This record gives sequence, structure tokens and C-alpha cells, in this order.
Amino acid sequence: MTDAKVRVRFAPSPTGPLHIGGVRTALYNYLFAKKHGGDFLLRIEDTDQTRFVPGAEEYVIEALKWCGITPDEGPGFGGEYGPYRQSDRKGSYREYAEQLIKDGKAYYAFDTSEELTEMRDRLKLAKVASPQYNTITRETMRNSLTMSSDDVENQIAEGMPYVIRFKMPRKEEVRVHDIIRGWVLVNTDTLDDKVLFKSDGMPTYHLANIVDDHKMKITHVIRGEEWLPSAPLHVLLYEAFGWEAPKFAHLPLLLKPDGNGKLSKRDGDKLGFPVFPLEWKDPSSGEISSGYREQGYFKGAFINMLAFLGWNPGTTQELFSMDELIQAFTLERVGKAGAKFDPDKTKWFNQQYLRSKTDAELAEAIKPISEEMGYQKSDEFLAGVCTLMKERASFIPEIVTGGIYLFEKPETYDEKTVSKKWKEDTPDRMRSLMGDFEKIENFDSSEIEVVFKAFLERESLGMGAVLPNLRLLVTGEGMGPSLFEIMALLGKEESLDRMKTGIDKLS
RNA sequence: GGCCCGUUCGUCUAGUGGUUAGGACCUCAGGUUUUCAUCCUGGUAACAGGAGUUCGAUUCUCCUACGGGCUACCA
Repeated sequence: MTDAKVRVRFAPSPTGPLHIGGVRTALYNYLFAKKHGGDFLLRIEDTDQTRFVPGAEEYVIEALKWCGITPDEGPGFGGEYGPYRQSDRKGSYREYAEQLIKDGKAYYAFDTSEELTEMRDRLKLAKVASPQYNTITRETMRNSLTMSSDDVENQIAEGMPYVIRFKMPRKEEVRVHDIIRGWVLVNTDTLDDKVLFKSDGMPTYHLANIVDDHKMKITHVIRGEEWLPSAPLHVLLYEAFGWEAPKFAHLPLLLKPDGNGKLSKRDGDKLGFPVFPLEWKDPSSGEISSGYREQGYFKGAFINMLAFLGWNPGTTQELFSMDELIQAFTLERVGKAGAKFDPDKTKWFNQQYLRSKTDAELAEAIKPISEEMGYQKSDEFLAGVCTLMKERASFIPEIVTGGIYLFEKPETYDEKTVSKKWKEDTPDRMRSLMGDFEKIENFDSSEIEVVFKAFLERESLGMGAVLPNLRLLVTGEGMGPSLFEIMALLGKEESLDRMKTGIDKLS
């Protein structure tokens, strides 16, 4: 298998929207696969029927597509190892579980959930360190190890519900090699007899992932650190089946920006940044969680930021396209420690991407936003807006909101500037300046500037005495981009009109 | 509680048995700019603690502390 084509999988369960930690796991899988010319597959792990959330699978697929993490195989993507939804493979798991029973490596268990809690309570009372269904306690429970084979057959024939449990061996050292962490040693005495096959006829994650990874010829399992504790079980399962295990890499977790703990759904809206790639509306509560796409993030910036949360190229380069990430990515350079999500850095990445776009590209991006706000402007005008605003925006919508005065006349005038700069004689000066502007035939920024400077010269005035007031009249603001360029963009008629209106309002 | 994983500036991180411990974000100070933003220059800021190995440990080992994960017929 070491020489086989690299095949990795991203295996989410459709229990809700994919959050950015999941996206990062998918991304690392994808980068690794592409780096080695391999396949990236999407497999839906929906063996828990009770946790199914409508729309979640569609969400995952749409999110991956938006990110540019396109599966080579998966539901809706084709592939020779399908189906790629575990519920559609339901029929294929039982035989494997029974094979294990035949080999003496698993057994039937008939205990009810009440009996299980009773057992755990009893052990807890007896101060057992870790109450679990294991090599000791299974002797006292109702299973095919303690019952006669006739009893077992009768129970099954009568339709008594049962599960199939893995018969954890006693006192064995299990060695799991992890590409990121090295060797992890665990004694089987600390492990329990995990359920492999549930009474509802579905396998648990543990069985399903081993069987499917084997059948789908997965070579590397790259998943979150939360799976590390069950990795020894998985290694044991591969041994029990006599299959070669894939290589493992357990990724560090994404942590909350403040305080501690795993990043969760709640953190995002609380701290004002999305935790999801796409907006998600909870089908039962109707609650909406914001998404990076809807917030105006560039997918490239989003991916770039995510890639750097737990990985780095070892150089000082920080801006990477997807292709560059593929080239540079190695699992060995993935860190061991969890990374706190940093909204500020995310913003910085987005700003870098925004500034690398052409005005025409940005114009296209702000068009729907401005139209939604009720402005119908030409592409040329929008590109002009972008020229002026891109240096002071981190996000696409800010180009419009930050330069709203480019779209409509000012309603109010910045009070601070008014009280500081607007004097008794200002209206007359502004009227005089208007007169000069009226004479300009070619109303472009350099011409406006020439006329403006000539005006200052003639009136013996400084920039500071006149320009802020002019800006106030034209934009209503005390600060902003080059005023001459703003006026040129607005045009002569509009600029003069704003001056006139403003003078009247402020006088 | 038990098992497992982890710990370098506030954050993301680089790094080596001997370095002025480097970069980026944030922040602060200056410069540029009519203003704001951008941009430029500079500054503050870290090896969790304790033992041990060693001529010498941030780096290797152990212990402690702290953080995290897992501990379901969930994934």
C-alpha cells in the first residue's frame, strides 16, 4: 500500500453546517492528495439516523465547492468506490461484524440501556477508576460470551435487540504511529469493548470507517485530534480483519479566540466573526448563522487563512494561492498544538486579497451590493469607486459603505469638522470657489486641483482652511480619499450642486 | 476521576545543544498624506515551573502545573 496512489477522504456527518475546523480538515486532506497526485474523496457518515439534519449534506458540498476543495469522488461527484453515503452502504457492514464474531474477536451483547447504566453506576459506587464495558465487566453482562450458544440463538431468533461489541484483548500494548505526533502507545486495559454494530442495524463510526476506508483504498487518514483516543481501536480493528492500516495524521484543534476550548458555533456570532464558510439557517429553530461567503470574504483569503492555522511553509511567505499551497504543503509542517482562531489576522488576509484585485474585478463584486442598496451605476463608475476606496477597505461591502457619499448626496455634515473649520466667511469663499470651478471645461482631478491651488494663491489661503470645508460640502465627511478625484468621479454638475446645497444648509 | 495529546511575544508561528530567540497580526511612536486609509521607519513584547543529562540547555529526559480532547447502541 505504501506505493499505492494516495487516496484520502473527508468524512463529515451531516448533523449540521460544516464549521471552519471541518473545512480546514477537508483542506489539509485536499492539499495532501493533490500534492501527491492522489484522490480526495467525500464520504458522508450518516450512520446515526437520529442526528440527521436536513440540508446539512447539501451544505457540506456547497461549502467545499465554494472553497475550491472539489472532491474527486463523492455523492454527486461520481467515483468507482461508491456509494459514498454510508446509509446507502448499510447492507455491507453486518457481514464484517459477523466475520469478527466468527473469528472470536467480537460478540453479541443483549444488555439494555438500563442495564448498562446500572452497571456503570455500580462500578462508580465501587470507586472503579473508569467504569466501562470491558474485559472484566463483560463477564457479568448478558452477551454471547456469558450465555450458552442456544440462548444466544434463541434470543436472536426471537428478535431481541442486540449489538455487536469488539472483544478488546487484555494487556496488550497498541502502537499507533501518527505522522504529526510520532508513536502513541496505549494499553488495551484502558480501552473498552466498543459497540461496532448497533441494534438498529447500522454500524457505528468505528466499524464503518474501517470497512469503508479499506474498501475505498484510503491510504492516509487525516482527521481531527478528537479521534486520537479511538485510533488504537481502529488499529486493532485493521489487525482483526487482517488488513493493512492506512497512515494516520491527527490534526490539532481550532480553539476559541478568547479563553479556552474548542471553537464552537456560538463563538462566532458572539465575537462578531463567522464560524461557518456559508450562511446557515437552522431548519428547526430558523436561527441564522453568518458565513464567510456572505460576509464578503474572498474564498482565497479564507482558504489562505485557514491553511495557516496549524501549518506554515517554513518561509516568510504568507500569501498563497491554492496551487501554491498544494506545492508547499506537507503534513510534517503541521503543528501539534491547537491554534486559536484570530479574527484580526483573518481580516488582514482579506485586505491583502482585496488589494490585489483589479478595479474591474472589484467593481463586479460591489455591483450586486450597490444594486441591492438601490443604486444603479455604470461599471465604469463602480470601478472609479473601487479605485478610490480599495486602499481603505478590508472587505468588499466596505467599499460601498465606506464611500456611500459617492452614491448619494450627503444628508448630514460631520459635526466635528463643521465646528472646527466652518467659519463666518466660509460661505462666501466657497461661492467664490464654485465660480472658479464652473469655468473648468475638462473636469478631471488634475484640472480641479490646478484651479483649486490658483484659488488658494489668489485668496492667500492655506489648504487647511479651505479643503476640509470643500470636502464637507461634497461628501459630508471630514476625511476620505483625494477630494479632487472624488469630484472628478462625481462630475462637474453633481459636484457643484453639492457645493451649492451644502453652502445653503450650513449658512 | 481515568486515558491520550499539547505548552516559544496578547495571537499565528520560525528556530537551534552555544542565536542580539526571527517573521506576521495586534499595539505603540515617528515620517509621508489637506484629512482618513495606504505606505515607510522604529519600539514594546515570548522559550509555563522545577529537577536531571551536559562544559553549556528554549532545544534531550523526568516530574509538576496549566490547557485541550476522549471517556454513548454520536460522529
